[in-house]
Amino acid sequence: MPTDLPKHYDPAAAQNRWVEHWLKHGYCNADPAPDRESHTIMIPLPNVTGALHMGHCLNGTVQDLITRFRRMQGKVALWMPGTDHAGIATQAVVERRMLEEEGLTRHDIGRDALVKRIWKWKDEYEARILNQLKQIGSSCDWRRVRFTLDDVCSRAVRKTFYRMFCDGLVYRGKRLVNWDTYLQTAVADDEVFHEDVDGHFWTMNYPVVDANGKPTGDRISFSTTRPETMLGDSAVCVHPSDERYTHLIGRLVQIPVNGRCIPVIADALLANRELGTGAVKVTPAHDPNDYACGLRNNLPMINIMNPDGSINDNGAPFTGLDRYEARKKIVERMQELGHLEKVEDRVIPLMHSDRSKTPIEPFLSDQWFVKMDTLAEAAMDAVRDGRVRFFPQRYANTYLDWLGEKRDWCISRQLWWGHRIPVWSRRVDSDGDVQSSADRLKCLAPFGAQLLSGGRIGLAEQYLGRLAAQFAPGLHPGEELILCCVDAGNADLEQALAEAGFEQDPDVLDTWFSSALWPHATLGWPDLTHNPPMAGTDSQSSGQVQAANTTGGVNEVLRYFYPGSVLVTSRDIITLWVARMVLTGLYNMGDVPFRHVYIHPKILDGLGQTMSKSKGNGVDPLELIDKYGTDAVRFTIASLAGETQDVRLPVGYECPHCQAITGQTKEHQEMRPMGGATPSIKCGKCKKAFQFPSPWFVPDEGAAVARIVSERFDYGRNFCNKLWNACRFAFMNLEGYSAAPVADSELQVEDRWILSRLASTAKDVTTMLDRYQFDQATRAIREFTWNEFCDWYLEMLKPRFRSESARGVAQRVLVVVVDHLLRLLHPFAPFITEELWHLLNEFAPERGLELPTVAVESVMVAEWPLLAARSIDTALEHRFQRLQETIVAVRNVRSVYNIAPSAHLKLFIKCSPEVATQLEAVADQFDNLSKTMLAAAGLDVSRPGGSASFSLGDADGYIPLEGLIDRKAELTRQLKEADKLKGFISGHEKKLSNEGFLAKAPEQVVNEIRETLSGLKSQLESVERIIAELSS
RNA sequence: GGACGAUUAGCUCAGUUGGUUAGAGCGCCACGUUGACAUCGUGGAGGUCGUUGGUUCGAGUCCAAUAUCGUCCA
Repeated sequence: MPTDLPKHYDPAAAQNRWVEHWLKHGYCNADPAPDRESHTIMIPLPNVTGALHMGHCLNGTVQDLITRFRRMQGKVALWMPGTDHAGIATQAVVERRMLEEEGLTRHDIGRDALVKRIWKWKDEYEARILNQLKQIGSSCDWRRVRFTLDDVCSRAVRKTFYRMFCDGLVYRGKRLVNWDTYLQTAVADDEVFHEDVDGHFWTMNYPVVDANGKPTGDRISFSTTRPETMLGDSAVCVHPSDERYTHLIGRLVQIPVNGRCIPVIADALLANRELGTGAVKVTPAHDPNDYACGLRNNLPMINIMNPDGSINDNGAPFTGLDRYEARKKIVERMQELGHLEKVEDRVIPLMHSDRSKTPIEPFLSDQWFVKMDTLAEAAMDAVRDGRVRFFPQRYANTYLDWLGEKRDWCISRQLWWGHRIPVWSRRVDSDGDVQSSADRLKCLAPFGAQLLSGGRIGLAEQYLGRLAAQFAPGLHPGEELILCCVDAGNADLEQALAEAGFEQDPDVLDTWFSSALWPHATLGWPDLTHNPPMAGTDSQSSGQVQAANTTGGVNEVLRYFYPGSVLVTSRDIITLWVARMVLTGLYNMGDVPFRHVYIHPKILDGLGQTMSKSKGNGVDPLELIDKYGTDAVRFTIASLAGETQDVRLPVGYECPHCQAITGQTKEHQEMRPMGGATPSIKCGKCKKAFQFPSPWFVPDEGAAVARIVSERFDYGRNFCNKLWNACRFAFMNLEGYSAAPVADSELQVEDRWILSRLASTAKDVTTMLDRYQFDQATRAIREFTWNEFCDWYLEMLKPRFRSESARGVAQRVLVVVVDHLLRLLHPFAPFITEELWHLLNEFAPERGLELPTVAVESVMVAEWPLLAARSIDTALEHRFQRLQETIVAVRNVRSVYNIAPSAHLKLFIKCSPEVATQLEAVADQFDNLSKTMLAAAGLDVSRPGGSASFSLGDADGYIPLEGLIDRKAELTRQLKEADKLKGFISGHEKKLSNEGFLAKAPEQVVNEIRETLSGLKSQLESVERIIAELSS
């Protein structure tokens, strides 16, 4: 007897035990098994910038749930883990910390040293992230952990770039970026913030000139906050329908400070006739809106700025001045020339770099691009023809709309952390002289370069597939570049290029370029002849790699696990990531990377903001796991994963002194160490201070630290506890259990009922999981466990366990139900089910109703329950429901009349002989479940005086309560019941008297209404009879 | 500006193809500690489904407009 089982489930012990156990037995490992179906999930690689938060926890929970479900269904289920180097984000974090702690910039320590520091950071956070994943129960194949910068992924990146280069899909071009003049790098859109600054709003004018540059006397006025950009103006723009300017469209104006002439153009998208003068100057190289206008109207893009923010040669005569100095000088000059009309003070919203806190300059620079037209079209087709399906389906729109724009993908970043662009270039003079084209190839002579038609470059045969070269326009007019792309593993060629005066591009690739390859790169592509290397099982260090298990010269892993089954992610990276994976999958593999894309909700904090690493509102799942247990967190999270709503997750700090809870506020989220002091919060109840966990800092050693709590997880914790105790009860009653077949005739009504309900539940849960409806699946299984198994079945078993003769069958059925329940619940709550499974294996190693068999060692590898449909008996369920209703009615009477639970009651039921027989068969249960003796049932039963009464559809119940009931109160109760019934009846009658309804509604619906109505009527009759008796 | 989503009980959310009396958890009220579980049990009180109009025999569910909030894209 397991009397030592604690009354409460203790999650911590189980979690440690089973993570180890699963790893030891390799249950999470997935290797190709050609006779079995594969199921592949690639983790949406978390980036190594910081620790995981609850958003990742939801993401991971869902993936693990699916993986465990499919594994139990008998598939070889691979869940591939790994992390992302996250170029700018990680470099920024490391640089910021270095500056804060040591006052050093990356230029102080140099490229190699910085990259080394970032690797160190990566190692630390990768370990932390993988540990977090393990703690939430993730059944990843940990031998296959990948990192986007590791050797395997790097080879895939290099190969893809090389292929695209050869196919003419990558090219160099200009692009307006957010330029940080202080750090001299481009920053991504999410690395900038807006801040209002005091500035000025100048109104100026340009003189209109004729074709010879002579002023016509006309002027055109405009306003600007950045007058210095006029050095790079290439047009003045008005609205096409603005009659004030119609006569000027197509004419020229002259920029007074440099004498350049530019056209007046009409562009409805840029000019706003209501705003200011209605005319605007257009500086395509220094403003995003102007840039778009420049593209639309084919305007020259004049870059007037050096990377450090000073004016370059194009800005003569202001060359060399800082942009703010130039602004002053230009305003002065315009005033001297009589073109300044007025100056206003104005607050200007200005973009700042998050990293240097200095203003951003829009800056036109050279970048690498991937041509999107054909690639995007192929990726769109994959979704349009259903090779890739979105769940919920509406997200296909996001995907198709974005790809439909076919905007070329800028893949270069001015960073040091990432995959360095494998292109070596050399500047060659270009004078447009065709004669010298061949001369310009002289530097490539060692490679046997020759000029082919169309300006292409041919190389000696031995370089085929290793080296490719092409011409590209240079940075300045009159310059040309030769670009050489080298595939991986050709260090000798790189060396030779360097010797020939070529330099490798300093930029790195966009992080998304490598993550786009994740689904096939992780499986070893482009190596088609070896399985990808695996890390040693006892070491996760990226350095230690086992020899690849070669299998007859074929990469079986790639062939078996690609394409994947489902991608699980949140909607904000459908464009950045999902679309690109499909695109590269089709390009490299000729097949989609996954069949399904399941988009789950996002986790929001208590204020409704999405959880993110940069906001400081991220909650570490381990905090909540510490308080509630992994299974509770998983179960709750899964119950919240619906199709439409995001998940709001307000959290609080549990005071370490008095356990009072302080709700988290924005202030708490933003608190950072000030002057060396770690932030703390004062408890509102006990007034003592405590520290708290935060992504920004580590609490002091030995300090009193609050726990993060969120009452939403009570749901899962309580459920786990309920399950624990239900099984505890089962184990306590398994004394003397022996496995043996159970004949149908031996089954009691409640046995057949619970088996029927179990079969339905298993079927429903399977369907819901197939459809990625995790909230519904969670509800279905909770409902079954709590409201059917615990509330009714276990209660009904109790008397049978007291009976020597009835015990055996009860035990055998109970064991089967628990067995199935644990299996159904395992994907949702892996630890508690594994714990209970092992206990069940102790008490009842052999189980089954038909042919008992020995259960498998771990529930994780048990078969997913598939109950025969014949177990589902709706007629029986219906009868059972009447029993339940009767018992509830009795309990209701007891409660209404405040009768002690221990007081025994008598029950008389007026009903048909059939119903009477059925009720008499379960008479014991009236006593068991409502302390009531079924005194009589049948047609001839009449209401004893002084009874409380109730009326069901096909039975009326009377409970004699002489002296206990207040006749008046009972009358009131029955009158109220009658009113309710009358309301329902009139509603139904109204419906049936409506000719339209009778004529147009389906017959079945009409019949249902008729049946219900007659039931309601007979119920009302009963109630009215009772009322009559009470009033007489 | 465009796309998508949300608005249902005090709170957080379900509600499948329109069809009987709109559900759950938490919270609330009353009673309860009979050996699975007080992280519990029993019973109960709470909503006319953002607003307006329409389609229909019938609308929380479909359509249109509108308000508020949110996300993504520009």
